[in-house]
Parts: sequence; structure tokens; C-alpha cells
Amino acid sequence: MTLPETASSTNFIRSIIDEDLKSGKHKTVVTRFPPEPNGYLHIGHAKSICLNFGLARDYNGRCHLRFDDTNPTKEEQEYVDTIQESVRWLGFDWGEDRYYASDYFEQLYRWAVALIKKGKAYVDDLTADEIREHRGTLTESGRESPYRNRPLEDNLDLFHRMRAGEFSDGSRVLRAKIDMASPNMNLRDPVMYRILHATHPHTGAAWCVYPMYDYAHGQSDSIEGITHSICTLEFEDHRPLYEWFLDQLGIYRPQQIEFARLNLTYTVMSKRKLLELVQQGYVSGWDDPRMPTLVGMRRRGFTPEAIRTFCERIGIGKNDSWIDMGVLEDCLRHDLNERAPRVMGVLRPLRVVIDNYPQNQTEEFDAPNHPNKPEMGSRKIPFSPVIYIEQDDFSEDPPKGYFRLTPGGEVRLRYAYIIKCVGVVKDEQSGKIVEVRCTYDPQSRGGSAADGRKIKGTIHWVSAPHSIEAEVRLYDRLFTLLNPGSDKGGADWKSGLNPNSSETLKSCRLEPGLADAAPERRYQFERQGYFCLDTVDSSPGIPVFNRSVTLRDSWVKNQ
RNA sequence: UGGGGCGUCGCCAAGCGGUAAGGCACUGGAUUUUGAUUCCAGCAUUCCCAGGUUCGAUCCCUGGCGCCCCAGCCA
Repeated sequence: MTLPETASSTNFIRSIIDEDLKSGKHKTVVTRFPPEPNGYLHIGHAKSICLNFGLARDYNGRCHLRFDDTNPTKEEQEYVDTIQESVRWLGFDWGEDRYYASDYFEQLYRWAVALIKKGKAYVDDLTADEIREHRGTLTESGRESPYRNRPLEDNLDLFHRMRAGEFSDGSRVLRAKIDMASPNMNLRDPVMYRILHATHPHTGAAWCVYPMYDYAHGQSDSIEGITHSICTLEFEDHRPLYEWFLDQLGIYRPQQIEFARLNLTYTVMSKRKLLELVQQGYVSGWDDPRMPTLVGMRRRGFTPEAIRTFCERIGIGKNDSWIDMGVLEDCLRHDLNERAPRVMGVLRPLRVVIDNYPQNQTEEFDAPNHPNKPEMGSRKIPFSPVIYIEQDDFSEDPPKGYFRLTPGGEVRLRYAYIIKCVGVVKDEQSGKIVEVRCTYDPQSRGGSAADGRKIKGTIHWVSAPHSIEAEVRLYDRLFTLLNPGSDKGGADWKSGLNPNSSETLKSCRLEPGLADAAPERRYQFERQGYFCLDTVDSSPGIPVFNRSVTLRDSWVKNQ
């Protein structure tokens, strides 16, 4: 796999790998991205994907895609499919190395039997509530289950019958026999298997006992020969257990390394919360352009390159961090500024009639597709005596420093003519300006005055009769709160939802060439931002454009 | 008051005993037919605090303080 990224910045994980390679502990690097197919991937997953696949790429190793599908009650094939699509879209390739933890169920079962025979696991008949009561608290040690020391043969028989389907869900579990007094809660005889009479998306009805994450993950890593098993900080406490199973089994032990998960300001990242937004209709779906999901960001107009740059920029560490949404937005601008062709589109049209322009005349101007990249070519844009400009680009009573169109003032129509405002037409009832009358300077074709006078303002426009109609959706941050997800379990987190995160503009007028806009193509609407065709709601007659991100604007910032 | 982590600029983040990289943000200024882009300049005498070791400490030691995670038959 070859990607254009510049040399990755260093981080503590690369240091560990460098040492392992240097010391000869490992000859190659094998990482893995292990999503559970129970939801859509989001920008937080992208951080992990870029890390794991990026390491494999840079060290000439491999990165496995492994579905961590040990809980059939939450997982679905649909998620397996979209996860794969998102990883590919991001630009990564797992080659032949796609695995399912569920492919290891038989091996895992045999290992469990081995642990029972070793006296390191037992079947517990306690209920879930009883197990919780026995576990103790953070400051008090737990109590042993009365079933903890049942005869080895009984454990073997019971576990076999659990698999055979003789018992109901929740009636028994297999537990590791470790230490009920451990200060690490994870070591207080953790559950290894639970009974779940459920159909599994990958193994169907083959099983009714399913391994827990802790019992499955390390062994899966071991089977696949993972060298560095990278996960997020909350699993740090699980590492002793990860290592305990592997050591008891006497099998190869990969190194688990933990890093801080991504937090982004003005949004939420947990699958639970995202699911809630979808199910309760706060957004239109997982792919709503405001969602931090990969499918949502794609629909919004993000490029894989921008997301990869973002993941590179934010770095990898162990500090709990909140990355400013502005960093993500800047990464998109950075990418799109380079590659997006420029076009003109008027979002809130104001009709302008040019009085001294021959009323039946039409002409065309040549407009470069990118001001700094002549190699991107140019296009013809039609001009006529009736055009539309942005309502914001005309002001009867301009604020200080305003240099767009004003009564009696001049402004340049980009790539066309210099015009001068000679009057306004208002609606008699509302007093609202419905039309601006102008004259044009015939000597300014292309936009430069023949007498060399300087025109400070340049605005975009479209020819009224030639323009096409479109719907444009302006998106803003989903939340007004900096850290909406930081209240943990609270039910209150949705109070920070931004009521204006989406604004739909009908009757926008775009230059005619946009009639051919294709999905996945991004454009810069000059002076306004980057937009892309909405793949879901566009219809042949009325295209719908999503604003991916605005342009920087030092004017509004100073207002 | 158990255990595990983390504390370097507003937000991220390098640094690994030799005198504080970089990015974003921000502030100036230049160029500009996008108030965009680009460019140039500025932006931590200081690394949570207090002691100690050392010629020298953000890096080592000790003690504080602050924040995060763990009591699912979720991952």
C-alpha cells in the first residue's frame, strides 16, 4: 500500500516498536484493527485505523482486520459490511488478512477446557446479581463463589452441557479462578463464557455459549501472531488478565499497548450516544452529514486524505485530550484548497439588473478553475444583463470597512465587469430590497478597469437566465457545548444539541456547469466554502449540495 | 480511604540529564480579481507544586496536588 503521507511524526508506540525491532524481539510488525460489528465507525475509529494500518505500512508489516464478534445479541452483518467499506474508503487494505474472532470459537473452547483441567476455571451457578454481590467493591475484596471449588469432573461435564444447550441463558457461566481479593477488579474471577441462545451473524446457530472479550481477545491476537496489540486506555487494567490467560495457556503473548482515545469538541463519540441520536431522530441517520461517523463525514464531503492528515496531526499519546473541531476542519480545507475546482454559486440570491448592458445580449467569460493552478484549466461562464449576487454582498447602509456593493459604489463581478449601483427597488409593502439597478463599465471586461483605478471588492455572481436551481444545506456543529459528552452517564448530554446545526436553503442559483456535478466531487463555491453533491437527496431536477466546511473568513470574525 | 494511568503554550504534541521541535488557534505585516490561498514575523527564561541528587533536571529521587479509568453474564 502506498500513500502520499509525509513521514509520520514519532510517538511512544513507534519507540517501542523501534526497540523491539532493534533488540530482535520481533522481525516484523503485525497489528490489528479489531472493531465489534455493532455500529458504524466514527472519527475515533479512524484514529485507531490510521495508527494500526499506518504502523504496518511504515514498518513494512501487516495489519489485520478482525471482527471482534463475541456478542451475537448486538452484532449484525450490516455492520460488518459498512465497516469494511469505511476502512477501504479511508484508504487502507487488509489484503488477505480479514478474520473473525468467531472463527476461533472452537479453539477457544478447547483452551477453556484445558484451563478447567488445570484447575484454573470453573462453572458458576450464581446469578448475575449474586456474582456482582460477591465481587466486592473498589475498596473491599470480593467473596468466593460457593461453586468455586467444585470437582474438576463436574466443571468439565457442566461446561460441556452448557455448550450442548442444556441450560438457559444466564443460568451458569464459566469463570477463571484467579483471585477474589485482587485490587484489580478484572482479576476477581472474571467470566469467560456466558450462555446465549442467539443466532450469530457469522457462526449462525453453531454456538450457544460465547466467550467474553477478555477471554477471546488476547488469544485471537496470539493465534494471528500479532506483535503489538494496540488498544485504548480503558483496557490498561485488563492487561494483567490479557497476559494471565496467555501465560496459563502457555501460548505466544503479544504486547498490549494502550493509547488515549480521541475526543472531539462539539460532538459526541460514544456508539451509545450516536445510536441515540439516530434512533430518536435528532439526525437523519448514521450518515447524517453532521455525524462524526465515517459515513456521515463522507456524505458531508470529507476526503479520506483530510481524515488521514487529521489523524497524523493529532498525534498518539496517553493524555486524555480534547481535540478542537477546528483542527479537523482545517485539515479538510487544507486538502480541498489544493484540489477542489472553483465555481460560483449564489446561496441567497439578490437580483441585479444592469441597465446599460444590451438587453438581449449574452456573452461568455473565461474563468480559471483554480486561481493558483493554471493546469486545472478553465471554463466558460455566461453573462447577461440580469444576474444574481449574494444578498450579503449588497448593503444600503454598509458597516465600516465594508467593501462590497453599496449605493453609488463600484464592485467587481469576478472575471466579468465592474459594476456600479445606481438604485434599488424595494417591495412596497415590506420595504425589502428586491432588486438592485446597476450600470457596468464596458471598458472593464474581465474585471480590470481600463483607467487602472483600483476596485477593492470582488463578488461572485451567476447569470439569472443561465443559472440552475439547487438546494444547499449549511451544516454547523452538532452541539453548542464544547464537551457535550463529558457528563458521562448523565441523560442531560442532549441539552447541548445545537438547534441550528442544519440550515436548508432552497432556490439557490448556481453556474450552469454544476448541472453535471457528480457524487464525491468537491467544489469550492468561491468566497463561501467547500461543497459536494449530496448522494442521498439529490434528484435529477434539483441537485442538493452539502457545505462541507466554510472558508476562513477574517471579515465575519472582525464583525 | 483499593488498583491502574496521566500532568510540557489556549488545544494537541516532540523531548529519554546539557540548557523547550512542530501543528492548530491567536497577533502583526506583504502579495492577492475569493475579506480565500500563499508568504514573512511574533507567540513557554519555562515544563502541576515543593524539596532533593547533579557542574547542570521537563527528563533521576522523595513528598504533595489535580485529572481520567475500573465494581457488564458489553467491547
